[in-house]
Amino acid sequence: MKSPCPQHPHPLRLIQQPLSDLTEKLRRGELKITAPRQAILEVLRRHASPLTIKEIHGALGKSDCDVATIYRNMHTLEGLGLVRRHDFGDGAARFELSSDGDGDHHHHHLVCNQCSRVVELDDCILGDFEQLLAKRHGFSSISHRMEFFGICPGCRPG
Amino acid sequence: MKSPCPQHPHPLRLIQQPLSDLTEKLRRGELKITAPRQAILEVLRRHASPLTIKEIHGALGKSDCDVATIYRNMHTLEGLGLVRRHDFGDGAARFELSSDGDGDHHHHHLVCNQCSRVVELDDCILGDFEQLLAKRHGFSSISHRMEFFGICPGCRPG
DNA sequence: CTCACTGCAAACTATTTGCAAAGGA
DNA sequence: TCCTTTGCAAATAGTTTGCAGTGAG
Repeated sequence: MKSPCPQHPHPLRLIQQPLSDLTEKLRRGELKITAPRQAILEVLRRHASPLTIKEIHGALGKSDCDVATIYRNMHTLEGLGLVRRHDFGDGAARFELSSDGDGDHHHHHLVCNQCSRVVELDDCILGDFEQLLAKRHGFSSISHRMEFFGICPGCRPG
Repeated sequence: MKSPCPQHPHPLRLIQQPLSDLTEKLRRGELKITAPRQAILEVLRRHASPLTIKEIHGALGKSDCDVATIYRNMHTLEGLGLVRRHDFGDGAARFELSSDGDGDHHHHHLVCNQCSRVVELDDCILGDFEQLLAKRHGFSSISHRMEFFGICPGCRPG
């Protein structure tokens, strides 16, 4: 329903692709180090939890860069594996720097429904379960999307 | 970021509430059985996997009911626990009839990235993990959102 | 000098909402 | 009759895109 753009396919699809296009471009030096790009990465580097486009834009000098540029760069950076996209279900995508160039060391979050505080959860326990699903249903290249929600200690009534 | 409407709060919040308002209204007979409402439920009853608003609207007589009405009813029905909302990450919410009035017997999906075929997964294995999170991070009322993606046997190359 | 990148504005999509009319109970 | 619900149209919000100008390599 989103992203009919051939250069920026649906996020779910992106994960599947071997990133061939973009990493190759990066290698060939066809990707440029621009001011907005550096600024965006700097903002992400300064924050522990995922940020929305709006938050990133706010954290920049407001004049430093247009939102459209941020959107385009998030697609690019996500494709390069430098950034991960998360969905907290409130309609705004959130982005976070990948810990490393580590290909598969993703993690999930525990979000407070009241104050939106975010706890970064270390590792993911779903690897084995994905294997099981693959075997049981004949699917390959299985990935998942998962986040947790609740009321944090600070917001708990009583 | 969404739903500032007091009567139709953010989906994530809805899950938390004891549904007090709506179930009470239902009990008091303050909710009415209307044609659009019945038609929508009938459509959902006929389908095994979650449908988008657009799909529901298409499955109706197109003239049977306005999209706005479907949106409003999905909020209401979700609040009543008759319908569950799912998010496949493509920007369109999907809705499915709850198996029963069973309060907590939710389930997840395995979606083909190619053909969008959906496999309904039986049960959820995250109960214990939520307990662990609650204990470890002091959160209460923990819930989660989770879906799986991959390439189904029919779409696998080779 | 070239081609990737950006800003700006317009377009799109999903979703929400105000209001007056319609219809269950 | 009364109050919920609906249709319609307009408003939001997040995101995408076309195009002409800018800038990195």
